[in-house]
Amino acid sequence: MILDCCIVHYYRLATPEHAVQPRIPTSIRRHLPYLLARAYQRQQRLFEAHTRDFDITGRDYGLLLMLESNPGLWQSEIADLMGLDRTTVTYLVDGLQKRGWVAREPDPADRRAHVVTMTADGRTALESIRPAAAAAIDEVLAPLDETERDQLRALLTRLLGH
Amino acid sequence: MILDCCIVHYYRLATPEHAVQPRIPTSIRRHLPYLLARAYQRQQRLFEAHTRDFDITGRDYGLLLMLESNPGLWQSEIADLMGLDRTTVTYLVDGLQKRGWVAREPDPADRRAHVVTMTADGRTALESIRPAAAAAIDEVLAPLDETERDQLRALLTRLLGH
DNA sequence: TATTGTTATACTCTATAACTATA
DNA sequence: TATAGTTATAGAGTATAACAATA
Repeated sequence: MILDCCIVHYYRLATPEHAVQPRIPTSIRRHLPYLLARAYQRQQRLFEAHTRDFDITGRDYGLLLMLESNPGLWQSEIADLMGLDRTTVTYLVDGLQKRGWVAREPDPADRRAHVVTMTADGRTALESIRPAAAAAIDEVLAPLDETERDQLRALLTRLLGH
Repeated sequence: MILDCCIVHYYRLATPEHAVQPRIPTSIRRHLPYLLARAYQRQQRLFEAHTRDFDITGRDYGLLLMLESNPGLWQSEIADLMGLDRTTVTYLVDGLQKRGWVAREPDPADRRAHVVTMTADGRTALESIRPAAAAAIDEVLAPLDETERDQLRALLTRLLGH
């Protein structure tokens, strides 16, 4: 968990004491992998900053959104949809279940599998967190107008082949 | 370290046994935070896949690039430039030093600080890794033509306020 | 007093391997 | 045999706190 001081650290306008301010050279500053990593880092940190009062991570939130529109997913399906290992999904679902936000039930159609659904408490939690998550996203995307957001969406969608 | 099986897992066209194929709903598939996270995830995994023969992570590689064009950075400057905690930079530089790729020397102008520079071995390693890293980036960006890459660069730069 | 860096430590995330149970 | 999920375990990464050296 990244605490306040780090957010401050990250967002302060750094001005080291000594004269020569180090700069990220253009070759790196215009490097797409660098830009992508930094954008993701910023998104993660702003999400954490805005949701500090709720016991949730960005990925937990994403999983709840998946379950909201797709109730009764198998854990193996969650793994596919999120690009994660089965054991990582077990870990993730364990955490949400401990908070009482999701439930596991054996799938009657295939008793090897467990279907995961949100509980009433989970839905309540999701609703209470949604505004903070939206505020985080607003802050991340603030520099872009609607047209630019659409362009970014289109480019990333193409990049992912989705 | 993500091993081959996971790359395969991630990139195989998943077709679960049971009839109803779960889908990421449009509301999430078009969600910019989701797209950004997935693009970053893809970038990370392709970098790992292409550089498996070299003992290096994407962040190590980024730091070597920083040092290449900006030799003699302080660790605190590295922390600022990469958005990391000081202790994390100590950990990172420790790793590169153990591999003999960077050296720390006290800064004569401010003996509190250590300047970090690449060694000859570090430069050799960087050159041997560069083609694999370039191949990874090529694969990540393959779906985009030059114009689209420029657009993505411009949008992410704006997003970051750089 | 403030800053640079280190160490000790702990927690989160992620994966491997071995297992159980189902199909 | 193959798949779904769990458990035990280990490693990487990241942070906090306390500290030493220097400014």
